[in-house]
Amino acid sequence: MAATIRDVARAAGVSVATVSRVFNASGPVKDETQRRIREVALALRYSPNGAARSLTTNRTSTLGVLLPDLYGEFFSEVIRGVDQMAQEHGYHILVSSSHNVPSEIAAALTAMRGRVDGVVIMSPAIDAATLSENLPATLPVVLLNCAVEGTEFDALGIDNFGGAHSMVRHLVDSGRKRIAMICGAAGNGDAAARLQGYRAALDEAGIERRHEWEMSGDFLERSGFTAAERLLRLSPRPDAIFAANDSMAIGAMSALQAAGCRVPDDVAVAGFDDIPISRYMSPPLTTIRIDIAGLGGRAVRALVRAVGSKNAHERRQETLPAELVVRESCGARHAATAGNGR
Amino acid sequence: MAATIRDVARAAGVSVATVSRVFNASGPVKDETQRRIREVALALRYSPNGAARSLTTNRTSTLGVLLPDLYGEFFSEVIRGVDQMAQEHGYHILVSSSHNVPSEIAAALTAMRGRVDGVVIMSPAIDAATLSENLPATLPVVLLNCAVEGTEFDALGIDNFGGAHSMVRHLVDSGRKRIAMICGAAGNGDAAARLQGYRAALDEAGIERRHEWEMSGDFLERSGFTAAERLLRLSPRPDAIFAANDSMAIGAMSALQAAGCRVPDDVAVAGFDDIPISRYMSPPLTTIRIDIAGLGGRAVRALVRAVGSKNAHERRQETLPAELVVRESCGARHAATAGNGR
DNA sequence: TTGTAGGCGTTATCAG
DNA sequence: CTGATAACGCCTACAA
Repeated sequence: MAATIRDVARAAGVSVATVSRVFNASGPVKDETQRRIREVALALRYSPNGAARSLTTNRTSTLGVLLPDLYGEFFSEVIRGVDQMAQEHGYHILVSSSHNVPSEIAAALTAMRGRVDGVVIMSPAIDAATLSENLPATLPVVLLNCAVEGTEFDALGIDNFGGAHSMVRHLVDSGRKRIAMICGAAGNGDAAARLQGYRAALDEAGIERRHEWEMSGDFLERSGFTAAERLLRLSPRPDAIFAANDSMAIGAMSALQAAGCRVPDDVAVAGFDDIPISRYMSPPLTTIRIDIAGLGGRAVRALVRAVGSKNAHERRQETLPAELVVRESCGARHAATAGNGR
Repeated sequence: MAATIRDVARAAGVSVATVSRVFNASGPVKDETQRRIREVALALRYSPNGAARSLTTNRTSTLGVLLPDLYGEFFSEVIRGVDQMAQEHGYHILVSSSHNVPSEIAAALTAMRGRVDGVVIMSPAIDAATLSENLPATLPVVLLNCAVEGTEFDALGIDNFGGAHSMVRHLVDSGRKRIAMICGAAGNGDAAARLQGYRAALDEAGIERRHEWEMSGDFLERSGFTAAERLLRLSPRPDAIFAANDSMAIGAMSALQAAGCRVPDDVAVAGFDDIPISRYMSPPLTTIRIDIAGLGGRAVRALVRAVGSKNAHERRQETLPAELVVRESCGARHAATAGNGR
């Protein structure tokens, strides 16, 4: 089959040790010898076997990424940020998705043993106990948006409560009185925190809250669409809809427009995440910006640190800011038009 | 460090062979013994080391995916399709992006040696020669949307020419006379084929072609935005804009609306790809549907086949259909409203 | 049903 | 500067 280091050594008339030195710059090799080895290697199409290499070095140069899903721009951005930062640090990434239940995560985790130097885990539905039980001992981990408490792990999160709170406050300040919310997936920590922020802001403003204005959703466009359809039939009808993410907000806008309802004149719409497409909607979507790719990047940076310190570092928990981005969909004065830089 | 098979064997009072049998169901083991081994393994948090395993079995259960970029919904969908199909076949995926020049691809390819059982390569800028020169001998490969001719490799592509052709024909049939195009990235095979389709359709219809109506672009929203701004200043002004992908079409629509230009009344807009967001635009975007996730899935299926047959199979080239999807952005009669199933 | 031992392709340690 | 050679963790005949 494919050439091994021994084949190269033999063909070049040297020992495997010398070949290894050439490929790793791990020791002095005479120029002439080096040249000959490289030549032979090229001719034989030799390249070192990663598995064998990581067996001896105990390093894989690979980071695992566990995601609940791969659908939509949110995850796409996370991966982009992860990949970019990983590349900067000389790592590859092993992606694994569809992990919504603890058992699947555990399985994926054990499957990654020996294939990755560390893992970024993003899972709405997992607790610290299950996690540390199923973690292949000593595998560095960084949690992303996991509703895990305690300081056992490095963890990065988003200021969901604060973001939702400031959005609702903005809607109130714009004169909206009947503010509905389309919630995120049940059991999802982000979703729960955003809902809390919504409620808190309304209570603080002394604005009426109605149970039927809290629609369920699942973070997908479709659910935003159907939720908005239902909200339109309510009486009194909401004059603002705050969706727990942009995808659902987009679905909602689509439903409103299909029903001949003007946005923002009749109903304001707001989202959360600021996915790239949001600025291109018509009207452009008011939302909460979180630096999604940056989130992925920071996770990798933390992971690289953990890997480097052999896990003997103090754990760090960080919450990333969520910033209000006012565009036209909520009726505020025309802001900068779409097409501006990211 | 982490427990090895030997630790488990010792603790359970058996040989490593027996432990191995339990974890691979590769031989008979007495129930009682099996139970004990599993118990010990759990207590020790043991799970087999992937690197060591693939060293002996010569299998990694991992497929590599080489992409030029990770930005936007197109790649997100490709990865989703790849991941899903890979999972169905029991494979993990190793993602590597930012490969626009041959040398980078070669580097990524050699880095994957011993870490993957096969690779899906999607790269606009690579030819068969460079490829086979740099391929670690005997590594199964499937090409995705590569402008590579010949039958040396398994390859999947999209009917770019046909798709563009039918779109332009549709615009012509709808009464448009001055049809502009925003092109895709220079040097990209898909982009070139779509441009050819555009030109051919116009020529066939006997409609005027103007050099200044062929704007350059790079597949990103922003370039669609700026291209549209320029087109608006032309005289005579185009009454239709066909963008080489949806992202640019969306950017273009945004520019038109910002300029107070009505879509589709004043200018029709059409895209290519049918990314998920297209149906939610306002107006919903007329485009060419290609099953992006399906494309990724088929690539994996082909790759799995190649891996299974140890590369001793006949190479297959396949072109996936590109189907016209009429929505409102081109002025055709109101089609089904957004929110319908994918 | 279980154990022994060789080997997978590299790297790393010691001698020369 | 270069060469032997022992790990690395696991699988897999082959024996028992």
